[in-house]
Order: sequence, then structure tokens, then C-alpha cells
Amino acid sequence: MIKADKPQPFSANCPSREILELIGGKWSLLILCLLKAGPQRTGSIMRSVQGISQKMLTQTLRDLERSGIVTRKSYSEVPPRVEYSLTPLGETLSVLVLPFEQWVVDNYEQVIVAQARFDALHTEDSKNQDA
Amino acid sequence: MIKADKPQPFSANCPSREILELIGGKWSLLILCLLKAGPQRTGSIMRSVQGISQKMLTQTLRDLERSGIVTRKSYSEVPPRVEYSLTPLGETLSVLVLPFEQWVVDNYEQVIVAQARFDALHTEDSKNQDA
DNA sequence: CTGCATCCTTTTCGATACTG
DNA sequence: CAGTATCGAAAAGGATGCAG
Repeated sequence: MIKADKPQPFSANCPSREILELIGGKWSLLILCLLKAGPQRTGSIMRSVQGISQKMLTQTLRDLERSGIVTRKSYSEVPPRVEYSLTPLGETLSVLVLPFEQWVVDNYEQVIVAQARFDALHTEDSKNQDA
Repeated sequence: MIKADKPQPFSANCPSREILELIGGKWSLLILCLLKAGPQRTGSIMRSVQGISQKMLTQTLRDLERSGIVTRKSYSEVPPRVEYSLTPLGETLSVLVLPFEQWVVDNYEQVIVAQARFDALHTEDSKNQDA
């Protein structure tokens, strides 16, 4: 019989992995933040989230919709109008982002300094003048 | 003169983008959580975080170290021993993860249900039996 | 306007081999 | 044990064209 490793909260099948991928996407959190302000049309989101392509926008929104985070409301009009908004579940998730946003505001500079310092230490130029 | 779009908090040069990439990585948050428990050796982390490769582990740790989130302590021994731990800055970040972890615990099932429901609606098999 | 499919480039990641 | 370098596979992402 196989002696399994002790099960741990970081196992490959841990649910957090999937959620992590869901909100860990490059754009998910950004869109989530944006939708906190209220329903938005596709084009509006695209203009707001600079640098996102239409493909990624649709893909990310679909993913969020699939997971019950956002709702897609399509109006049968011409020209077509589609509005995305947070579901109640999405709202509970979006509020968690607030402290994180604040953390970025509070500590961004510190991170930049740390990065610059690290880069300097690991640059060849600096190893001749350590005194 | 060019009429620029109104500046928004989602601009491409927003600092949150970098931080998002930093902690949005597939493994960053996992390692962050793990280190909350205290300093860990490289091999130990690798065994805990199932599925991570040595390359990704080193890479992620380096990134976190560079940004001042974790500390790398190397003991000059044979065989080599390296321990990683959270910096004070890293600790402030790691506590933000707690509500998120709780959210996953509380809402994971709901997400799964939503996904299953979405998939069912978008599967060809189900469009013949909508009644 | 919105969204999907296709092609193609860039990036990411894992496996392997090797150094200290 | 810890870390780096290299290679090739795989995935992500952007651009374009087309459909509803």
C-alpha cells in the first residue's frame, strides 16, 4: 500500500487553486474593481481598463460570469447593448479587494524602493564599489 | 491639440498593475500563506506547495524577495541551508489574504455550482430538452 | 456594438543537466 | 540542498476579419 504524503492545505486539488486562477488573472481584479461603481457596457469597460484587448475582455468577463461573479445582461436592441454588473456573490468578493487596494496605496513606494535596491545589489556595476 | 481620455484609476501605468502581477502569480499567494506559519526551507516549501517546479519556486521567491515581501537567509553550511521568511512588509500583506481565504471557504461551493450551471446552459446537449 | 474564430507572436513553464 | 541555464512544449495574448 502506498504511503501518501500528509495532506496539506496547499495540495494540488485545493479549491483555492481554482479561485486563485480565477481572480489571479491579469484583468479580473481590475474589472471587479471597475464594476463596483455599477453596471458597465462592454465598450465602456474596454476604454476604462487601458491596455486590455477585446479578446481578453470578453474572455475574462465570461470567466467571471461562469463563476457567478458578474452578470451579463443583453438588451435586444439595435445596435446591441450589453451590460455587466456584479452579482451579490461578486459584491462580497469585491469588498475584499478594498483593503488590498489600500495596501497598494500605502506600500507601493516601499515596494519600488525595495526593488530598486535589490536590482542595484544584483547589478554588476555595483560590485566594484562596495565600500 | 489632442483630446485625451479622462485619466482613470485603471490606466496602464497605475502602480496596482505591477503589484497585481506580483501577487497575481500562480504561486505567490500560496507561498505567502505558507510563510505566515514561519520561516521555511526551500525544500520544505517545495514539498508543501504541490505541483510547483523548482524553477517556479525560485523564480517566485526571487520576485517576492526583490519586492521586499520575503527575506532570504542563507546559512554558510554544508549542505547549504536557505530559509525564507516574511518581512514586516510581507506580514502586512499576508494578513490581507486571510479574508480572502475565508471567502474561498465560504463561497467555493457556490462558485462550483455557478460554473456547472453555466457549463450546462452552454452545452449542446441541453438545447433539445429545455422544457 | 458585441462577440466569436483564426492566425501568429510572445511569454510561461516544466524537464533536464550541471555548478557551488 | 539550493540554484542556474538551456531547451522545447504549452499557454497566453494581440491583431484581424467576420457574424449577429
